[in-house]
Amino acid sequence: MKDQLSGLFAQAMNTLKANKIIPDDHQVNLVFERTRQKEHGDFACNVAMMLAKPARMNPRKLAEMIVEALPEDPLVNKIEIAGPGFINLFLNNDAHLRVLSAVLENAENFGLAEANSKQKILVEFVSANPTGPLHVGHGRGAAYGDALARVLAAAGNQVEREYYVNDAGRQMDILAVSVWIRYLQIAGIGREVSLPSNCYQGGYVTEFGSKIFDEHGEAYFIETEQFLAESLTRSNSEALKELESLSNEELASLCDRLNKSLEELELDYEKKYLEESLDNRIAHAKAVLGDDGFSVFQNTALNSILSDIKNDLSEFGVDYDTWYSEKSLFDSDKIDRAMSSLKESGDVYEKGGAWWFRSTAYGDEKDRVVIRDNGQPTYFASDIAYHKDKIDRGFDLSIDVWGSDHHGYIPRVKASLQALGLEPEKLKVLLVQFAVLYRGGEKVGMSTRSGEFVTLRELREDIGSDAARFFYAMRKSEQHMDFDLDLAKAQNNENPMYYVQYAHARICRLFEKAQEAGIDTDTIGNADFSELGNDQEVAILTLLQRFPEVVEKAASVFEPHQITYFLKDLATAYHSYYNSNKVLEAQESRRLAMLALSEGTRQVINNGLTILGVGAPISM
RNA sequence: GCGCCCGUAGCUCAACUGGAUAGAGCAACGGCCUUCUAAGCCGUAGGUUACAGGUUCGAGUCCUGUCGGGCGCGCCA
Repeated sequence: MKDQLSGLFAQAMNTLKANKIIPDDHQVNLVFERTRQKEHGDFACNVAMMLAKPARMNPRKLAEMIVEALPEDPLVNKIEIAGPGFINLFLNNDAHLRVLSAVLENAENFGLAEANSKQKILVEFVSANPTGPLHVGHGRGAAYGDALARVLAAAGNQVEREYYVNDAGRQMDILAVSVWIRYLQIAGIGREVSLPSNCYQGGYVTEFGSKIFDEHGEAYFIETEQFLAESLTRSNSEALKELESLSNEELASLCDRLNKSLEELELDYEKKYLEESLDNRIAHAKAVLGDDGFSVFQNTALNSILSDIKNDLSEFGVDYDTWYSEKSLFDSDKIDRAMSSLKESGDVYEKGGAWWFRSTAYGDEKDRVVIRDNGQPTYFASDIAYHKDKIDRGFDLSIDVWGSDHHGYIPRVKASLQALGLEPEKLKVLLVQFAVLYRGGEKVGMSTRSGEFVTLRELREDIGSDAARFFYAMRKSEQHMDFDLDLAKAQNNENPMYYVQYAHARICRLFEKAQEAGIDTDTIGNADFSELGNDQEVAILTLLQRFPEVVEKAASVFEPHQITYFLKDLATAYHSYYNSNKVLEAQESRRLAMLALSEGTRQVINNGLTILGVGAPISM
């Protein structure tokens, strides 16, 4: 519809250009807006106001000339100039009606652009470390990422979903050590050895330890004394000693330079000490267990957690095309190659025993370490290789969905693409705020390490996948969000998903009733749509017509929540219609048309819910 | 301290990326079921869009500053 109007206005523009009313070379951006109020017609165009300046003319006067130059069109009933210079277009009833046959003909494809007609897009989302079960924060990323992928596909893009598995690096080592310590506790050292606070605390870690003990017995057991002696050789941290050796003046200047208070500084060093002793434990565990033994602990945990995550997401309706292993980046030398290439170009240099990426050359705040002085590549090094690989795989656009706490990471990743001669615009990072959970009116804490968190699985079991997905998809991703678990759990009308689903179920039931009454509902496609025309019917028809526009818009700005708001509007319009129009009591010809309108509504609700990954029940 | 995000009705959130009189839901109040599902509908009330400037025909939206909240600023991921 907008295209058609656009065509009319384009002709008018040409006429005005020919008459030298507006400059020949002036780019005209035609925008048609759905009006908010009926008095303003169906569409409004602001082109007269946009062109007032270049044409050096009063916008209302210019609007008159544009209207004058518009060719006739049978679908346009009336044109008015209003306000500061809006051109308001009133469509005739036929223009409203024709959408209905389009919905009925295209059915589940209505609103969807031609498949794979646009860009090839990779959407990477969730990508949580496989060090524990997914929690509700990941749930929002999952619901958003998948709805985004679906809406992008609906808008005609070829979309692939990917999960980046961080199966390499220090976090995996910490996981293995955590399991080993639990195993030692089970095997007999007992309470004498405690799990350090920076290890993984969740109950699942104990289960893995117990599982390994069941399968391997005491094969990986060592005595308490040996464990304590060897893993805590550095009882006093070098870092703390270093701090203590400084004079007061030096301390003060250090605080000043780092912009931190003395207390913060001490906290930093204490943390550093904890991390150092954890590194010692990792090294110790590897030495005691050997590579094979260590990997028993690591792989037992990794495989189990990963399959749990896959299963969890699948039950949530999220299925990936690719599970991309970070480890594979090492095995295929992609990291080495990316690093050498950056070394050659001078974007990676050595300083203080470590290798640094010169991200400041591309607008980042500071240079970043890619290879630590102990020879270990950082997570960032993998990420450089990973993002390069994504673009190398031929995607026009690569979307990363990240928790917003990682936003500071964006400049360096973009910088790395630039340094590698790739277009940084091909990477789009979308941020998702963590939802703040409330239960019983109180915030629910969330920390993976401490083990106090609500898992995605618990959430799904509480409120169901549909409600969780709809609820998450209802918020703009970057918006802070309060997730009231009690409210979401309560299956009442406060949950907008029920409202939308109910409209769908209502229509299904209406058709059942119609069939029970002997009405031939298969012929609705042949109904005389001109029977429709009251305000509520026009309102619904207008919404149906808007659906493809909403899909396109939502996809272009990466905002699937627009679909949820559209569905609420459509459900409202239908519920209202349903309450004041008795479909089955209408006379035959009108009844058939009303059924056609109802089916059109049902179809669009179904299509919209499908984009959100939410079911459309036929009864409730 | 610096950087990014955010601030809209009592609460939770929209507002077609600069359009006309800022909209929904909940909560409050008043109506509607012998009639296709009341998980619904209709009505009332609720606002200086945090604040102050600026840009222009026009600002919740853009620019500057202030205040308030979140996050980030590691040879962590």
